[in-house]
Amino acid sequence: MRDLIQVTKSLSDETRIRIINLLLERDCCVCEVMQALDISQSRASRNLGILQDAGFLKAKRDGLWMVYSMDWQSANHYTTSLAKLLMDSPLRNEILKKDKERLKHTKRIGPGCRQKQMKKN
Amino acid sequence: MRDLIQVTKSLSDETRIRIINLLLERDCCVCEVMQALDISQSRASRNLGILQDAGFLKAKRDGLWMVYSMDWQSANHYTTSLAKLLMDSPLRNEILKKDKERLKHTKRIGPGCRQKQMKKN
DNA sequence: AATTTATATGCGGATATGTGCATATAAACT
DNA sequence: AGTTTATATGCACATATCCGCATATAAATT
Repeated sequence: MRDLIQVTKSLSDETRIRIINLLLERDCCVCEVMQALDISQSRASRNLGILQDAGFLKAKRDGLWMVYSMDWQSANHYTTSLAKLLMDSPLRNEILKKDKERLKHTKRIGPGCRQKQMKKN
Repeated sequence: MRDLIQVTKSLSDETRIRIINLLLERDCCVCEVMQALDISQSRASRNLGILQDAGFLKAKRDGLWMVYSMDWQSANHYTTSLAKLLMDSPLRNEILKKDKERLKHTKRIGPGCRQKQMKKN
């Protein structure tokens, strides 16, 4: 039951739903998530960590970058069921669509690019 | 997305998982939930309400009692998918098993019976 | 080894959540 | 109409969650 609650808790946050939405599209490093969702570095990193702990994501280092991807072999079997459910659902949400659009134009250039234009998030 | 988050939030609490577990077995009034889970009246009522708002449950008055049951025709299509997922999952949890066991011996006798033996919950 | 770059994390503060207690509401019964 | 019974809800409080800021860590580069 602990596992199940961790999974549902991890999905009960808009930022994390948006992150899953991205990673269902393709693997991302932290700075790409920052750019696509237009959020701070710590916010991206923390929420990626929460999704990883719950079993949704796995991380792999690639030089300076940490690349996160869906973990379809997760030890937690709830995550795969739920991820498939999300994947099949027609999540026709404006925010999610825009996130995916911005994802197309992100580059692995680190968090620096956004620091300057940061105001309030 | 709002709907989805409301659904996952409503499932991210142990008491509410336990309530769904009961109602997958059979319909219950508030006092039966109190007895089966050994929780206070306000706690039972409030969490039933949260699950109803999310679309998992429907309520029907029967005299003095409010009878809650799974809502398989919910407007929120996430709830039915998730409820089925929970139903199929082998939730071999001790707490959930004991809850179902106690459910067999509950009666619609109102919350009064428990008030006396209440200590800390 | 010092610097740069990308990511992780401790901390504090604002907001959200879960609960018990007391009370309100609503239906049934006298 | 008043009483009893089952459930809903306002309030206060404790705890949890989320975030930004600053800083720590770790790999690459000079």
